[in-house]
Amino acid sequence: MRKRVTARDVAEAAGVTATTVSYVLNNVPNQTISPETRQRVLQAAKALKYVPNVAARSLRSRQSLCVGVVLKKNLTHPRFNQMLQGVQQTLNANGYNLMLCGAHKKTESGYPDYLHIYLEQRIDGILFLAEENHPPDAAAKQCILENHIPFVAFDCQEQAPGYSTVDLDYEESAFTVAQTMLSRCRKTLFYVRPTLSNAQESKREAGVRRAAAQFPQKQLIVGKMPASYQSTDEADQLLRGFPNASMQNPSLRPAFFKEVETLLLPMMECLEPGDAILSSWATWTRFLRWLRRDVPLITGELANNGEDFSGGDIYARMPNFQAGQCCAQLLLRALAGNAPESRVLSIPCMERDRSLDWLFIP
Amino acid sequence: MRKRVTARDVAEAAGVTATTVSYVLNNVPNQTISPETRQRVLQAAKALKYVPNVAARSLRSRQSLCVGVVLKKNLTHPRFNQMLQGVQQTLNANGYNLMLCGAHKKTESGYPDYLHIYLEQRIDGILFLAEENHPPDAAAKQCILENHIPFVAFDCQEQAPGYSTVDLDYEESAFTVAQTMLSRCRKTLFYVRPTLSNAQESKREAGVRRAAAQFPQKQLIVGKMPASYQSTDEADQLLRGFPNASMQNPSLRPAFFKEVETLLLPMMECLEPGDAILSSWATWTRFLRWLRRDVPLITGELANNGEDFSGGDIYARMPNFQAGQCCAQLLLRALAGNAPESRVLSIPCMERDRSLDWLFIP
DNA sequence: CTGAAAGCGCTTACAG
DNA sequence: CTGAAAGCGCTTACAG
Repeated sequence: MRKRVTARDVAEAAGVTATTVSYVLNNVPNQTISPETRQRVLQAAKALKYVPNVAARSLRSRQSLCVGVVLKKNLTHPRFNQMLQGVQQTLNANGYNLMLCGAHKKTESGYPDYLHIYLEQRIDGILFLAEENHPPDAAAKQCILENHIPFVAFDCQEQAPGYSTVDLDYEESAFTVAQTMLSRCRKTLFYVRPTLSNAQESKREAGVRRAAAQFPQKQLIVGKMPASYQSTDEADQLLRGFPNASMQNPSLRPAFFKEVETLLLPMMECLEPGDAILSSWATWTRFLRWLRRDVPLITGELANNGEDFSGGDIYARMPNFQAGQCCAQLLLRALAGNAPESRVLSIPCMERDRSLDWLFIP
Repeated sequence: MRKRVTARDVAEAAGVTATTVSYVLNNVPNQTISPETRQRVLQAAKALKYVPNVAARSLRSRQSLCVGVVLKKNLTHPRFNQMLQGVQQTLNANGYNLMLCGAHKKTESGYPDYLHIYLEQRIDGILFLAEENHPPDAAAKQCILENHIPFVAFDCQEQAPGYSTVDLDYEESAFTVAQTMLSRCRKTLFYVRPTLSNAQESKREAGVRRAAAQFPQKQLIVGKMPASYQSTDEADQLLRGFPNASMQNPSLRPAFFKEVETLLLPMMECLEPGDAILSSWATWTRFLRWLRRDVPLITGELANNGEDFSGGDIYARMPNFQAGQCCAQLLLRALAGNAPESRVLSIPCMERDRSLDWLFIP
């Protein structure tokens, strides 16, 4: 193994001291270095293939040029890997590295591991992309504020939490999608939401109802997916088809679908050709459409992650990639010492690309 | 901002010295600490919420407890996010953190950034999950060997590269899938591979041909996808439906599909009911089946990532998650000082789960 | 314009 | 059983 090259070695080779090497390589402002010295240092560094030791640098400078990303959910979920892609791109372009963190409790320090890693001084800031509106808990929040940790919380729907936030405009996008569907459907819009009650689902329902209020001559029916169907990775992956081998559980399926059918089919009996089905989650579309395969219906989705082409006729496309970029930008601003900011991103309403419908063979 | 708690503070609180704190907290072997002292230190550390500074620790101990994962391709590709999931799980379970690296050239040191990050001492080892059989280049390889970098290369199909490797058994799985299809089909198996010529595609074709040799009474036809269709994220995502907003390019499609049709349809004219189509990539199945939608055909795929339920009748399921785990394990072994190892993973042959076929509405 | 010195917060022989 | 001391490789006031 080659001996590590240090700033000292570069200094010797250039006939200067380590101080000067540091000044040159870091372009320290307000330091006047003669052009010749600068050249000698740069050449020596190149010749020796000098790479500064980041541990020493962090120790002294108190920054690691690395940020942590907290993901509770599985990376195989398109929502998260699309976001991560946007985050990664933005951070790298700004000289930051990216570390993956879980959100598990650490026993040692009592803090969740993303805070532990921060307190260790391994990362300079935190991007919190958790799941379904769960902000950091009270203890974690206190730690963030006390230590002025650069922190961005995504999709947590909080008021003035003391750190930056990025949220999505669920109400408005639900309104737009529902409005479009109502304007096109015969008479009835059947909306299916999870029983699960959180801020985002409440806002969606509010948006749908606001749209329905504009069409007094039409009818809105709201159904709920049974609880066993929601919010678990397992269930989600069942329809999504993204199972790791270990997650496949075919034996669950029949009971599962039967339950949904028993619950929802009776509510769908009134649907006639030209009516519409709108579901909170894109993964439900196929199943719902299948339940009333006897009539042609318009379909819509409030949360489409671009999984495939067979989606609803109208859908709100989650701006995952852009949300990742936005989160990263706010974190960069926080790292630069700016005050917390909040952003709300809109979720664009799209129409299915019918030019590819032929791919779904009869 | 709270003042940072150091080992010194803990030492004072416990009435010992920082040395002892280090011994206790790290459970240093061959150090005899009296139980009472140990207790006092642990209590003080807990009371003060002491978290050791990882920069100082790395600087001294020369390890960061962090490894880098190199991904060239997009994280939104199921193959990579499934692998990453397996990697992450295994590494975290063993106390390592995970850093995402690109494979870009750095100008400063001249090394690709994953090596730069290693040389900075930011990571202790590297997991190289690149794309399509591209091993690290000669300069990088030399750097890896010279510095004895713990390194695992995935899917690079190299002989004795001097670091650990994990590869997939493309030949065998292609053989198995083709064999199954040949035994079931009427007379002709139409196999479509990329024109792209690399080790993995050669092995696949070899496997298919080996199977065909076992069925002298049947016929194998080999077609090639036009080059514009292959190996680019863009093209792949076109059919996959995983576009970032910026990647959608509907205007490309018509020309694209037309080209494929012109090239392949003539070769498929001989197919009759009961014959079979086998494609190297799962994303092609729909399109190929559509080209001969007039006859019922058996379909098969040599690389299915579990994208959806509408896949081929028979397919080789890429063991991405397990491959990620395997890579992580080999890296852990290398980090522990073991000699490089090589593994070849098999790609299991599966049948489509027909119990979900009803989801694809006529 | 450049260098000597201190120090970031740990760990690790070594001494007793 | 525990501590004094050195040192990992940088950066940063400060001095000249």
